[in-house]
Amino acid sequence: MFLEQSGNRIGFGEGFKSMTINLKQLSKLLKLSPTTVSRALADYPDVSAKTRARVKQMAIQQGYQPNPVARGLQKGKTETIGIVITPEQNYFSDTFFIDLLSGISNQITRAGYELILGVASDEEHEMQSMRRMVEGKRVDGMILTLIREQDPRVGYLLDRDFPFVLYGRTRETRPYAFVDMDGKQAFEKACTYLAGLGHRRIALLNGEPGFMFPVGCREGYESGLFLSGLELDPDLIQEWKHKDPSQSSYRWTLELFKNDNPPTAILFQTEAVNGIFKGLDELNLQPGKDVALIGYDDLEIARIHRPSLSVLRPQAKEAGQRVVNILMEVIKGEDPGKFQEIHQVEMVIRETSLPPS
Amino acid sequence: MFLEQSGNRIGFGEGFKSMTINLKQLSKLLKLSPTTVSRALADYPDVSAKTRARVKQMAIQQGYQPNPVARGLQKGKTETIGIVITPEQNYFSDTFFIDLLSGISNQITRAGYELILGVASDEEHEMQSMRRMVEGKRVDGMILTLIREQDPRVGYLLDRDFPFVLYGRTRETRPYAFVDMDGKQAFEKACTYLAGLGHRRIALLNGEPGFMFPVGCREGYESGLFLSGLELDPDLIQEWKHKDPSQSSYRWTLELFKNDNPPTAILFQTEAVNGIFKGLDELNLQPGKDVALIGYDDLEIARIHRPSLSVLRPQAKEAGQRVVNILMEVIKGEDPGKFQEIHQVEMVIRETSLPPS
DNA sequence: AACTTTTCCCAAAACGTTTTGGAAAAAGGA
DNA sequence: TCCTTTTTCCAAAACGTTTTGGGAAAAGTT
Repeated sequence: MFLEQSGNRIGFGEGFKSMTINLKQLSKLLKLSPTTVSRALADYPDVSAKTRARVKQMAIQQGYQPNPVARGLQKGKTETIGIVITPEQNYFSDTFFIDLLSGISNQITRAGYELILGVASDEEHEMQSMRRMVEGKRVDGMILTLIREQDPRVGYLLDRDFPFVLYGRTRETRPYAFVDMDGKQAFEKACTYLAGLGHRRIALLNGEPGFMFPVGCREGYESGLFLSGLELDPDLIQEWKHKDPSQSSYRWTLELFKNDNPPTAILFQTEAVNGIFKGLDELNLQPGKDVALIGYDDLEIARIHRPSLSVLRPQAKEAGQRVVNILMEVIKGEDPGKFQEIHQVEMVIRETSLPPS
Repeated sequence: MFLEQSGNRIGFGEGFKSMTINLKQLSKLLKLSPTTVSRALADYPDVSAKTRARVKQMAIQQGYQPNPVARGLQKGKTETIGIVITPEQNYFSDTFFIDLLSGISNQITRAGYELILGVASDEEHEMQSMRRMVEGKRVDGMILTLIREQDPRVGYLLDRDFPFVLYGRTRETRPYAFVDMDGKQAFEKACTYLAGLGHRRIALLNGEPGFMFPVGCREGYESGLFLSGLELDPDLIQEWKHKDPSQSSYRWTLELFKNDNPPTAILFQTEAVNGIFKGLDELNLQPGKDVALIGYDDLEIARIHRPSLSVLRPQAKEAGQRVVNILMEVIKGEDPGKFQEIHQVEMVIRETSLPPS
């Protein structure tokens, strides 16, 4: 510990400590001023090609890397962006989220930025963690996920004109940047597909109310029913809880088939699939055969299960990359309102989407 | 954008921008020097109780927060620690890992630090991402997970005397700090438990070779067999692949029961359970009834499945907290060799660990 | 030769803190 | 009263960059 970086130690304890060189030492080595070295490395035109080359070569040779803290202080930027996740709200442990995070991280690295991660246990800590990052000036921008219909985070960031991008949408009149999946179109597509196969009773197990995503899912579901000339039956709609997707979906599945006129197909978010499988199993109903199933999100279980699960597959990695690219623009000062993207979701037909028997 | 923080704007665009106050402005308000204000806030004894109180009150009233970048520059610390995850290496999407991350994040927040997250796609990017953080001086310490038997990251960090803590262990003679789960003890316990029930043919589906964790699991398994007077049969041992736990475990399960003398129990990491279930199902064997099962890690599927899965349950959250606490000590300059913790793993008996039929 | 322009470099200031090394004022001791 | 000690404060330096605002030398123009 106590890595002494006084700079006078060069060639002294050779190889003893990590010995990173700084700008002043580098410039001394080159017999140039720090100014010139700095500007050479930043490709300013006012340093001759010859010295620029010399500087760059020496910088590489010496393994010089500008100290991001010092640069950050001067530039008023941290080259860091923040994200807060809420694992208790499930959905997050999914491969879907990992893909999103991968896309985000890759792109951030490419931009030379770093990603600060906050892990919050609930809504309150979510806000708290975000405020810490923003007010502590630790990040240049924020990425928000798992958006609620009324999301105080959005208002907070808009109020202080802090750069951010949503993965998802919220109810807010002021313009802001977002990348969202077209859940409406996806569920509409799935619904009309099932109706096209001859299903007349299609149930929807939707995400937890309060969040924005289920709103679109429901719209798509209703629109799909309408387009197919089917009637909406409130008894066929239910929400599961984020804290416990399997348990709540399990109970509902049992409930569902007590209906005089039970469904022949179910639409849902794949996270809830274990509970549905369990419920159907208990009722001696075979997934895919007795009940058609289409889940949103292509989790591993969907591929591995026999019969394999038909799914709606959002391209999470690409979305993550877009989120970062947009955030970079917003940080640069672009108008956030210009960046509002809704991504299409593809449907993957596997074995659980047959016509009714 | 372009948050002007010149400080002359106080009371000008009132409420227009985020308007965070800095030390100089605060000291002007108090008619004190920045030195005194800084020292008052840091509870130095050379500032009188009266002014200290006055300073603190004003700081709160004005919402003053020291700029961590500037402080970092001065102190030579970033108050940030780094972690790199590798989602392709599965295991990571598990609730287990989320728990670990929660524990880490909570504790880091409590210490007033931030967590920088790198997402790497493979071993090489893992190293690269870590070097970026370390050589870029963005972090004060590193947390390493998913440790390999020969792990170049450990040598790298030891060589430059950079503070780090492993979640896991590796083969390295120099002393270093780690928190590890006692996989050996866990598998030994599970193995002797099954043997105690009367099982004589116990199979082991182990993690991918090259990583350190499976080594302990195997040792525990072998030791458990030995303690129970059972013989080791190499045909009953196999490894699954991180990239595709379900597929490889599925294939192995089918293979396993082609044996003349098939096992009556299987030990494995819970991540691989889907493949095992699928294989058993195909063979018309009932989990728990025809074959006893004990998995390592208490994932959701273990609780939700019928029959519910007996498991070994590591306390990931607690481990995460310990990792951070230890890292803080190491950063302070404590000898890393002092911190080598091996945590016990509890066994949760559910429905898949009955005597052989 | 005397100007003007262009090329190339640098000293100093700034970013917002903390630390260092006093110094003035107050209190205590003779 | 004079000296010593303690209390309380602060100016200046430092952390490692980038930016500002030139300035000297070289090249071009008349």
